[in-house]
Amino acid sequence: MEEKTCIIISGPTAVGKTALAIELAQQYNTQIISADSRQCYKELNIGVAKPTPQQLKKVKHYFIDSHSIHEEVNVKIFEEYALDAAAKIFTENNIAIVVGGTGLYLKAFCEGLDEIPATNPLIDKDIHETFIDKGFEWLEKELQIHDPLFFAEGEMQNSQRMLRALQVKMSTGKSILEFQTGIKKNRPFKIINKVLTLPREILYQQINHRVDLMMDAGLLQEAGSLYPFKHLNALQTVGYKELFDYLEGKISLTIAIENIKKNTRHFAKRQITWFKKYQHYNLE
RNA sequence: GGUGCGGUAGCUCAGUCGGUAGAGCAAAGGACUGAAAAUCCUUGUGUCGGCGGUUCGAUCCCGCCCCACACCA
Repeated sequence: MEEKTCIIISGPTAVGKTALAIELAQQYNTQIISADSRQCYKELNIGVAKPTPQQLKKVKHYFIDSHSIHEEVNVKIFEEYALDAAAKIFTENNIAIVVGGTGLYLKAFCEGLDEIPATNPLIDKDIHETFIDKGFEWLEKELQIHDPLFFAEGEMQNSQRMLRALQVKMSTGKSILEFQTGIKKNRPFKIINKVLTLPREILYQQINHRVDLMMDAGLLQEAGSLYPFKHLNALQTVGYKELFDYLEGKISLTIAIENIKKNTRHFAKRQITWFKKYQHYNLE
């Protein structure tokens, strides 16, 4: 029997991953697992550059429209979902295509995450609310008192990581750093990594153009209908949060569109940094 | 034409009681194990509009000129 292989296509947003993945999937007569933290939500369409219904018809996609913005989605959930999907694909194929721009999700899929016991949701909520109320200095002090290891070695300027650290400590009694071994898991399949790139200038042009197309396609209406859910994590998303600012009268529509372009460029840059350690394929 | 207020980093501006200047944004680089399209870190030399004058020394004071805006004619 031939070796099972995942072909992973990554790269910054708007580089052209979707089209290539579909082409490859058709060529190998197989299916696609999306590794995108936003395209999995069925309520989000235009702003997350989801494959079109026609594209989705051509090839079966996992982790597209698979969740609701009201559900919890995170790396762990993705890792389990994607491994399960890969196993399904491998019952009939030797090749599976994985495509996406969420670096952490791809890392979890390829190398796995350390086992960290689930935290108590009540404790999580309490910590989060106290942080909102009392602020950064409180969080710093809590970690100093309860998790001196993280206080000494963790990212003590990053409130998001600090919150997670405190939540783990208060739920499990151990520092999150004690769980993080960094040991890579072996997957029962081979991995081929393809990182797509374009010269910065061309990529930025494509981003700007795509935002204009999204607006033409009705992104403002989509954002408007999702406005009641703006507080959800799923809507902390470029393309929506800027339009929420417009809908609240904070900025003009012109500025909102400029901000979407700018924030998408920032996002792309972070992705480029993440994928720099992997091998690249220039699409030019 | 007159008066007023400006001309300082790609942009918006601060500042130097005279010793060649610094914030925010942009841009670039980076980190990143349950929020990751999130979150966080690092990076600031620019004829301080032009030409003269005063001064040991001018971006800062003085004069003239150019440009922008506002008001008056």
